[in-house]
Amino acid sequence: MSEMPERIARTAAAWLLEHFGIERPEPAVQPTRKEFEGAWTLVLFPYTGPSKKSPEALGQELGAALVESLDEVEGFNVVKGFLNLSLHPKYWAERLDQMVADVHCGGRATDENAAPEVVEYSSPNTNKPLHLGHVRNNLLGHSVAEMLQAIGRKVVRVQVINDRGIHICKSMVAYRHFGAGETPETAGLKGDHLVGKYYVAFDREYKRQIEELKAQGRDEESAGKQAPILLEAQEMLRQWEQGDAEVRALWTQMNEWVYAGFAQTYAALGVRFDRNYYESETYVLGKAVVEQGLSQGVFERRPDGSVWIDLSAEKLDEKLLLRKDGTSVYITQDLGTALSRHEDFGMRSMVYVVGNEQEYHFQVLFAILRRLGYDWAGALYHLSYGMVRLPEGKMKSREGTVVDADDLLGEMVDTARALSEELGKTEGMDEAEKQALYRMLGHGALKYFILKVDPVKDMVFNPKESIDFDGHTGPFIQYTHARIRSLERKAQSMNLPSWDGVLPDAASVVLIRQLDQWSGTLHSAAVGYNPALVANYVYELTKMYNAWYQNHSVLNNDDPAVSAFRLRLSAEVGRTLRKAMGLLGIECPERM
RNA sequence: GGUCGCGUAGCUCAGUUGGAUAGAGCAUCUGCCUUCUAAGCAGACGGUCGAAGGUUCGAAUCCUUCCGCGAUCGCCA
Repeated sequence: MSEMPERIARTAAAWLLEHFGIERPEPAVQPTRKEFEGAWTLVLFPYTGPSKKSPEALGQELGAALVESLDEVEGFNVVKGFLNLSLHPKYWAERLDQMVADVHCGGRATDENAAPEVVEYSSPNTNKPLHLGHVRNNLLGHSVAEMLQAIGRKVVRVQVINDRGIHICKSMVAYRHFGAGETPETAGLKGDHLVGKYYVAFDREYKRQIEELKAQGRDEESAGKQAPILLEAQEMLRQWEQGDAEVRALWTQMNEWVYAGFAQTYAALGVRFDRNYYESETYVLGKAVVEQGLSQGVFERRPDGSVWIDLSAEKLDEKLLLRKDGTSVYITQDLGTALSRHEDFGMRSMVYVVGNEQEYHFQVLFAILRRLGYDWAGALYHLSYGMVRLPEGKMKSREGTVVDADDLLGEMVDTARALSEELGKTEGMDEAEKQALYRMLGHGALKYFILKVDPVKDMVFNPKESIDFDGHTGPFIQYTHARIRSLERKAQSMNLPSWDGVLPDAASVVLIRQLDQWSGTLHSAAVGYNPALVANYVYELTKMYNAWYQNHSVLNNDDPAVSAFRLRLSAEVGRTLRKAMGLLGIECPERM
C-alpha cells in the first residue's frame, strides 16, 4: 500500500509544529479530486486560525516546505483552503512497478495457521427452492469470504440447513396426499422445485379446507387451526421427533432431493461451503448451554420449569431459552451452534450473513454469549442486509411474486445470449466458449447489480428492466477486461522492447493513482464486510481506463517503448479488474 | 406505541474519518467507428441531498425534533 499520504501528513505536522507550535489536529491528507491538479490534498482550514495566516499564504509556505523536504513531491497549487500536491512521474512509474510485482494484487497471502474467520451464509429452508433474497445473501456471503481471504485471513464457510420443523412436514404431507410416487426424474423437475411444488400444494389444500370449514359455520381463526391437513402436518412433526421410521424415510428422501437441487443452484452461483450444519442435528445442542447458564446464575429457572435470561440491562427485555416442556427455541440452538463452532474451529471471529429482520435476534444472541463470559463474543458480527423488493413491493410466495433463483439465472443467460448474438460478438467461438461466455455475462450482470448496492440498504429489483448490460454494470467491466486481454494477445507477436525509462504522462498518472487506491479499498471493504466498495471501485477504474484508452493508442506508437509501457499499465488494470471482480464472484472473459 | 434502519436527479444507485462547484448509470437529446473490440468515448438536459432547527471556518455526512417508508418488539425460524 502507498505510504505517501502518511509521509505527507507527518512532514506537514512537523512543519506546523516547528513554525507555529500547532500540534492538532493531525493534517488530513486525501486524494485530490479529479477536477483539480495534484495527487494528494492537504486541508488547510484548521490551521489558518492558530497560524494567523490566510489559507493562501499558509498553503504557499507549507507547499514549498513539502517540495523541499519530500523528493517525490514535484509541485503544488493552492485553491481556496486546499493544498494540492503533485508527485513526480518517476514516483508513479515506481508505484506501478511495485503494484505489478505484487503477486497478491493488493492483498496478502493467507495465513493458514491463524485462527479462522467463520462466515455463515445462505442457510436455506428445505421446503422450497432458493429465491432472489437468497441470491443476495449468497452473493454477499461468498464475496465477504473471498475478500477476507484476499487480505490474508483464513476463512471457513458454513451454512445452517433448516431441515426440520413444520415447514418441511407440510411439503411431506402434501406429497403423501398428492405425490403419487413422483420423483424429480419422473417429474422432470429439480428436487428443490419438486418439494416446493408440494409446499404450494399444501397451502392450496389448506386454504380450501379453511373455506370448507367456514362454510360449515366455523370462524376464520378456528378454521385455520382445525384444518385437517394442518393437524396432519403437526402430527407428522411429532412422529418425526419420535423417530417414526416411515416419516423419517420420507423426510430423508425429500431432503435428498432438495440438496441435489440446491447443489445445482450453488454451483450456478459459484458459492461453496466448507461445512454444513443441519438443524436436525444441532437443535439439541443448546441444552448444555442452558445447564451452564443456570449454574453460572446467568439464567433463571421459573416455577413452571421454563428457563429465561433477563437482558433488560441491555434494553433487550427478557428472553426465553427453554420451554416449560424442556424443548429448546431458536436462540438456544444458535447458542449451542456458536459454542460447538468455537470448539470446531477456534475462530477469531464469525460473521452471520442474515437479513435485517433478524437484527434483534442477533443482538440477543451476542448479549447472551457475552453474559456467559465468552471473550470471543465481541468478535461476532451480524452482516445485516436489506430486503430485495420488487417494483410492486415485497415478494410474497403466497401471491406467486417470488423471483426464483434458478429461473432468474436462466433468464440472465438467455438475455446475454440474445444480446451477444445481436451484437455479433461470438463469431469464431466454438459452442462451449459461447455457452461459457453467456453464463459469465448473464451471471455477472446479476451479481454486479446486486453487490454494487450497500448491503444495509433495501434494493429494488425490476425483473423486466433492472438488469442492463450498458453503463454501470458487470458486462461493462467484463467488456473492458476483454479489450485489455485482446491487446495483450496482439502484443505477444510484436516483440516489444523494455518499457524502462518511459515516464507516465498526466493521463496515465490518473490511472496509476486509481490503481494505487485499490489495496486500501480492498482492505476497507473486507474489514467492513462491504462488497459494494469493491464494486464501485472497480467501476471507477473501468471508466477511467476507457477514457484513457480512447485517446491513448496502446500499441500503435512511434516509440515501441511507449507501447510497452502502456501495455504494461493496461495489463495491470486488467489484472486488477479480474481480481476485484473475482472477489465479487464474477469471472471476466478473455474475449467478448 | 417502543427500538433499529432507510430517505440524494423521472428511475436505479455512489458520495471515504465532516472539506472544494453534490456524482455515476438508465431514460431523453447531440456528436464520434478507413488505427488496438462502439457492451465504448465526448457532450447536453436533469437536484431546496425528506423538512426544520443546532454544532462547526465548513454539514448530504454529526446532534435534536418532525414527516414518510421498512423491519422488529412470539414459547416461528
